[in-house]
This record gives sequence, structure tokens and C-alpha cells, in this order.
Amino acid sequence: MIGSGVKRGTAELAVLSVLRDGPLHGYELARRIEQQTDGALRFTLAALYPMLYRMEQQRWIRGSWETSASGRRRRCYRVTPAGKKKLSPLRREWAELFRALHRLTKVAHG
Amino acid sequence: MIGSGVKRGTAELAVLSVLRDGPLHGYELARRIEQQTDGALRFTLAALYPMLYRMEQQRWIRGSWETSASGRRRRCYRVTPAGKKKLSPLRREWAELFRALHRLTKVAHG
DNA sequence: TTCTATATATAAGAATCCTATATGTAAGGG
DNA sequence: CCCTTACATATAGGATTCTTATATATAGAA
Repeated sequence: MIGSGVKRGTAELAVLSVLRDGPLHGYELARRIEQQTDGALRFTLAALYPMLYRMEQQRWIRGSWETSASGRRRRCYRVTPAGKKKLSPLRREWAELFRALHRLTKVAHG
Repeated sequence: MIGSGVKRGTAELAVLSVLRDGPLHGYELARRIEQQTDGALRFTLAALYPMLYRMEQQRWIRGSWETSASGRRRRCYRVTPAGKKKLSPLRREWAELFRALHRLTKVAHG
């Protein structure tokens, strides 16, 4: 699995990307991130919940309490229009970082 | 320029990669990172110096005081064998992160 | 002598991750 | 009925790595 030093800062992009495919609650969100990256990227729930609160305060996502068929209380998050607007430049920024690191590591040694 | 939230954690890879092309002192190192990424990746010296101390403690780089032709005192860093060994898995980890993020952002929307 | 570029250094604070801990419900096996 | 596992959210305390601001000092040009 990717270490915490390297993956630092990716949670925001991961959450927005996964939620864009449909609303989810925190616990399931963590599983999707892990599944969709074949276990490479993984976040503890203790990291995800505070992240979700921050993103909700910034109006990028919106949470609502729901009760599942089994009677389980959980908070369901969906991306807001502001969140969708945020996603594009965020992806571009990550792509730019990728290009920058690629150039740095390739200079003078193939 | 890439924001601090996104680039977080890249300094270690950047320093090792640039120093691999030859020994440098901190001030020049900062310029190389900026130049080689066309200004996309940029670190303040206040961020770089503590990073260089940490990397020296971990024996990935080694610093030595030198005096330039102009009589200027400066600390010249070079990568140690341990640092070169560190670089390969670090690059692999970053490559894996980008694959993971690519998969996440592409699922269900091209 | 004053301004700019070079060069290193530290302090205080913000952001984002970690482990550990807490609480509680639902479902299934013994 | 009780015990364990899976589900689900929450917070505390700590580590790391950035930020801005500040300090010191030399070299060269104007």
C-alpha cells in the first residue's frame, strides 16, 4: 500500500471522484477508494470523517442522515455543483504535479 | 504553480532526484526544482532546509561545508548510496499513486 | 552606501495524515 | 440468549510537512 507521506493530500480528490459516481456514506466510501485502486490507496475512517466535515463546510459535498432498509442510521454524502466545479481544476493540478515529478526524476538518467 | 495541499510530500522525491544529477547546495537546489519543472513545483528555502537536515539524519544525503570561488560559505549536499537505494522504491510508490488516482478519477466518466 | 542577489537558519502556525479509543446497531452461530 | 463479526460514526492526541515571517550575513553593481 502507498505510504502516508506520499499519499498526503489525495483524500480530497479521491472523495470527490468517488462521490461523483453516486452518493455514499463514509464507511462505504472508504471501501470504494480501496477497491477501485486495487488496495493501493486506503484511508482510515478516522481520517475520512474529519475530511468529510471539512468538505461539507466548504460546500463541496452535502450530507444527509438516512436510515437504511436494515434500520441503520448513516450519513449519506453527495457532491454539490460547487464540488463538481472544484473537481476539474483539482484533477488538472494533480496531472501537472505528475508531469513535474516525471520531468524531475527523468532528467539526465532516462 | 501547484498548491501546497497537492504537492505535499513531493520534496523528498524532488531533492533526491535533483541531487542524483550532481551535488548542490540548498539555494541552488531550490532553483533547479523550479527550473526543471517550468515553475510548476516550487519550494521555499524555509521548507527545504529542515527537509535537508532530516534527510541527512536519515543518511540519504550527506552535506559538507564548502567555500565557493567568490568566498561564499555554503553547504553542499550529495546523495549517499543509501539515498540512491531509497530513490527507486520512492519513484515506484509515486507511480503507483498516480495509477491509483487515475483509476479513481476515470471510473464511470471517461 | 544602498540595493539586489546569494546563502543559511529558526519560529510559529496550518493542514492532513496516523493510532488508539469510544459508542452503538444488526446479523449469524452456538 | 450470548458472543462474535460486520457495520457505522466519532473524537483525542500525536507526527509530519508544508506555510509566512523574521533574522543574519556576504558579494557585486549602481
